[in-house]
Amino acid sequence: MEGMVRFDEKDREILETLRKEGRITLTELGRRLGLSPASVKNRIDKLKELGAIRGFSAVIDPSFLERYVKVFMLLKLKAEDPDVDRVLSKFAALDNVQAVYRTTGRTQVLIIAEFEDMDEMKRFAGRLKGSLGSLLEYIEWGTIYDSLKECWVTTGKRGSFHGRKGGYI
Amino acid sequence: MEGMVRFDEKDREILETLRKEGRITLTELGRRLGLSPASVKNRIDKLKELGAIRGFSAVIDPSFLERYVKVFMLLKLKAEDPDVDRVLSKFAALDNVQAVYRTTGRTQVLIIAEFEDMDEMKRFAGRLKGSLGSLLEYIEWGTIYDSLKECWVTTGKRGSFHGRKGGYI
DNA sequence: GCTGAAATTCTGGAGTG
DNA sequence: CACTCCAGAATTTCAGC
Repeated sequence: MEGMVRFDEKDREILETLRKEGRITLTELGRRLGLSPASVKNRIDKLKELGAIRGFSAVIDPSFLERYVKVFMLLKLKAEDPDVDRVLSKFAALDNVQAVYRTTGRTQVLIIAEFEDMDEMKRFAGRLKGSLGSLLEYIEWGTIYDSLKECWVTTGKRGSFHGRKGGYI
Repeated sequence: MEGMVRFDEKDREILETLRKEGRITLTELGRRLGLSPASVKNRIDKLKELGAIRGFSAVIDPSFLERYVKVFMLLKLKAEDPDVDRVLSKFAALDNVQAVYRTTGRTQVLIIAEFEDMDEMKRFAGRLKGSLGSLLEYIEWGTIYDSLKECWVTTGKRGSFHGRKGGYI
């Protein structure tokens, strides 16, 4: 064998597998790849160092955390500014925020977050507006009432969320 | 003790922790909760049965899988129909699809997916249009060029994606 | 939910190609 | 440099309470 000079098919398989089975054992992963558990561990450590693996997560039904409102928000900015990412990082750190993406297109930010109720969502949106100030033009949003797939995990129908319509804030 | 008849604060902490540290050991989790590893395991098994835990996933930088284009798509439907979920389930099963959400608001579907290049994205969108036929009005989309947080994992800046603007298809 | 013991997995170092 | 082997450590699992 020539070793893992760069990045080979086995590394790719490790990444693909860990996405779908985040808690698979090194032994089982090694069995599938034809590698020893120690080699798999070496590769995973390397993949973390390289930044290929950012972390591990469980896919949780939010209603068990008493968060009955899941929403996506699209932020339309008036202007780009270094402050935007600074503000977004602050909100990204919140426990009820699942994802914060910077995007191209009509809007510039996509946020996915969960809330106990509509009031909490409104307060969140209010703080977002307050923090971004004149940089924000509007927030388009909608509730997420079903997840066919989430974080690479195919999820059967889950308990439905409140069926309130989205709109503009 | 009466056991885990329903769902208590420790279960909630397990779910919250597993979201952020999907590969934490039962021992460490038990240490934080003041429970034995065996108890933690029992609870996690129960939480899986209940559907609170849907699965586990690693957060991967897609560029290591040679997917250099990450996008979100918002599908505006002309009408609701049982076929919609059937078609969406088919696309949700694809390896390059991260999430498929059913939503309220101006659009009815939110998809997040990764592609090797723009051509592959276009083909995907084309198949989506073909499969949904007259049920689909339009797809609004944009590229995701930075993830401040994803699947509950705060991710530093990653390699930037192609900076092509989004639009309507 | 706990305990204790057995089975499995993980980890780090030495040796090999 | 990556791999395997191997032994010790840690974790997981399963029984009984």
